[in-house]
Amino acid sequence: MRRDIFQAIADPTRRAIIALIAVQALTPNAIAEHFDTSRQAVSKHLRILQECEIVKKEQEGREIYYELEVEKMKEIDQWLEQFRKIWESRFDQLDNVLSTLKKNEQ
Amino acid sequence: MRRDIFQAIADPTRRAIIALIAVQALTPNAIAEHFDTSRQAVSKHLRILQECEIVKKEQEGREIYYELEVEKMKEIDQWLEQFRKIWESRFDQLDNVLSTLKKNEQ
DNA sequence: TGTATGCGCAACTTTTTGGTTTTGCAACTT
DNA sequence: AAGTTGCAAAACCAAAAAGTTGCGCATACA
Repeated sequence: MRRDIFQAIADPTRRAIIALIAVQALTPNAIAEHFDTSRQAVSKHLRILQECEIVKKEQEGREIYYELEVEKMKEIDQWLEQFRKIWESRFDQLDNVLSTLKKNEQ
Repeated sequence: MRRDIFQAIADPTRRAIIALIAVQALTPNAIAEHFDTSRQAVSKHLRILQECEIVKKEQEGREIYYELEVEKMKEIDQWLEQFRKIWESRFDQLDNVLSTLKKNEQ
């Protein structure tokens, strides 16, 4: 049972849930209403999201609001960092090629 | 069979493969040597990565080099954009709180 | 206190994965 | 031409994921 953020965002329904509660905290029922799935299915996704610590619950009477831990999303950003360097350096290389071409024109 | 980039990066072995070939294109055998898996297993992952268009093959004699399509990684970056806005605005809000506190000190 | 609501949890089913083994083809090597 | 190497594809398997159904426990409300 691998439970990391990449596993969490692999499922399209989960990505939709994340995007939904990013705006405001919602209850499982409220979330389920936005999709074509049952409350239980949403609940299961929420449990996974909690295990990954992307989502946090907040009991309010008999209702439970689920809130996004936006900070956690930065982990994906950090992983992307290594590739960002590559695509920027490729851009630089292209830049170099262009300036070399320009130099030769002169 | 959902075959998108998020599905592609969900598996830790696939993430490792991506990071590996990001540096330089490699053959399935060369990739497999870096892990504790068989060439066939790597081949299967490569097929998935190809279907997601994160990876591109390049035949060279009887060897096939797999190369990363760095550009494709930007799709993740784009998806993150919506959350980046949120975490930046939260930071701004904190900033506002701080400056309000500062103002009251004066 | 009885009933409705909002949930989580556990059991079960179906589909999807990740992996292995086998087979076979193409391309180098001798 | 025969053997070796590099690979994909298919068949198969165990494990996990995604969803459903059913149940039980709080909280709210009449």
